[in-house]
Amino acid sequence: MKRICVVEDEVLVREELSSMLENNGYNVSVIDKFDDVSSDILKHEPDLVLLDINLPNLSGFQICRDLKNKSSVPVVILTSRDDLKDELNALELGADEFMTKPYRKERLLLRISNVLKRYEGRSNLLEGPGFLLDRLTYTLYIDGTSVILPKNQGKILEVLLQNRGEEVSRQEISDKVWGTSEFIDENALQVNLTRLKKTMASLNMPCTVQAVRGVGYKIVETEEK
Amino acid sequence: MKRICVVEDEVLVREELSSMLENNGYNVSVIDKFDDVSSDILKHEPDLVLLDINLPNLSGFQICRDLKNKSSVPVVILTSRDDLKDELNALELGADEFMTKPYRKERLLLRISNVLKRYEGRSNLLEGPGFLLDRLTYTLYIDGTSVILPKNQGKILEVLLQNRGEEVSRQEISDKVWGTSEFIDENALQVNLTRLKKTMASLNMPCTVQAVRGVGYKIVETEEK
DNA sequence: AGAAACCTTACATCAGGTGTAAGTTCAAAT
DNA sequence: ATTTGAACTTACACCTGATGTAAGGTTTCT
Repeated sequence: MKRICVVEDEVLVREELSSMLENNGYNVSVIDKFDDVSSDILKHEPDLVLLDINLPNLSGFQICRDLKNKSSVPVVILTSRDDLKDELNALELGADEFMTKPYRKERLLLRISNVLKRYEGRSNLLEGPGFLLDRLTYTLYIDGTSVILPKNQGKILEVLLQNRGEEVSRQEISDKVWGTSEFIDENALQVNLTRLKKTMASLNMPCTVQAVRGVGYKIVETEEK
Repeated sequence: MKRICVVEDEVLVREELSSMLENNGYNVSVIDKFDDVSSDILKHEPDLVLLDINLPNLSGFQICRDLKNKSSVPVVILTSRDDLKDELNALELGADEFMTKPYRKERLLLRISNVLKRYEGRSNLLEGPGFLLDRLTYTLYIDGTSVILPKNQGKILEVLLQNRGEEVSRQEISDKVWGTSEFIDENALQVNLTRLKKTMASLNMPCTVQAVRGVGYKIVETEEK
């Protein structure tokens, strides 16, 4: 059963939404404290977030941005203002749907089920600069094609992506690839890194793995025409 | 550059749409004969179809259904009536967006670019009953996880999916897997079919490969709780 | 019962991913 | 400029998993 997290400060509307969703076969969790919203939401591990824009402390837009940065959960935005600017804003932030209140029950339900359908099987896709990586199979999607990375190269790319832009130490990579218990051959890692770089280059990916002397490695975007 | 196919019978609106899209970096092709619309559309190999619902001969709904049956091209529906029924109908048919006229330029453009983004890298996904198959890597998406099929099993599943529901002869499968020129060992095919069935069963897929005595094989859905 | 279509299992082979080894290049610091 | 350790490269041997082969078993129709 799919879990939907409802983020709405008006208690009445919240309960109406909850019961409607529950009646239609969803598992609902609600947010009623509004300080660290985006983390709270993710703790529930929802399959979809139904988000009101007009909230007390934080702006709904900010929450949406946070959610999309920290995860790839789909977000449906609900608002009482019918404002084009809001809508453009929301969709640019990566929101998946935008609906104005008063909402028609059927319309909302259909859009929710549509968004969920759209995300089917996409839950394990990690987003990188200009490509997607399936965390389970290490299938790499780029430029309308797809390739399967060898397991080790996939794992390295995965750990680098999870720290997008940040340096990752050899140790961390090693742990990811072979597990923390195994003996680590510095060189084995080196060889696999070289292989990953070669693969990425041959795919014309818009980023590379860059060594940071004495520290580790990081992903950097390579801009080119 | 992405190609958009505009399907709209009113010449004025059509030209307005076309020039707007072209000004925003799309390659536009228009439909102006309305007899065998869905085939005509697909001949242009569009990345997206912008479809008016109120057309002379055929209903826009029917076209949408045809398009979705024959391909996986995204469809954005445009209509002058703001009718909930229409919208529900359209979305159930698999339309990707639904917009009412008069449309706001920015809103339409944003939705189009959103839909295109959403389809990025998905162009090679074949849809089966309850799962998706990547035609290039034979990565299989089911139940929120993914698995890589061995090449031969993938190819067999692919050719079966392309003829969803229909029987496919051994010969056709063989051609797909080994190419028409190769010598065909009946048994090799048999073994690979068995392997595919085993794989599918172990994944709890909601369908199986069924032999049709003297003819070939087909995919059938297995209904179960 | 018998034959033809279809299926199963086990095994040998082969390709591609992997770690190892041995060496080369690079870049910062003296 | 020389040195030194970090970062990289290449070649090779090994191992895993996908594949084809072979031999035999089951089903289904007459």
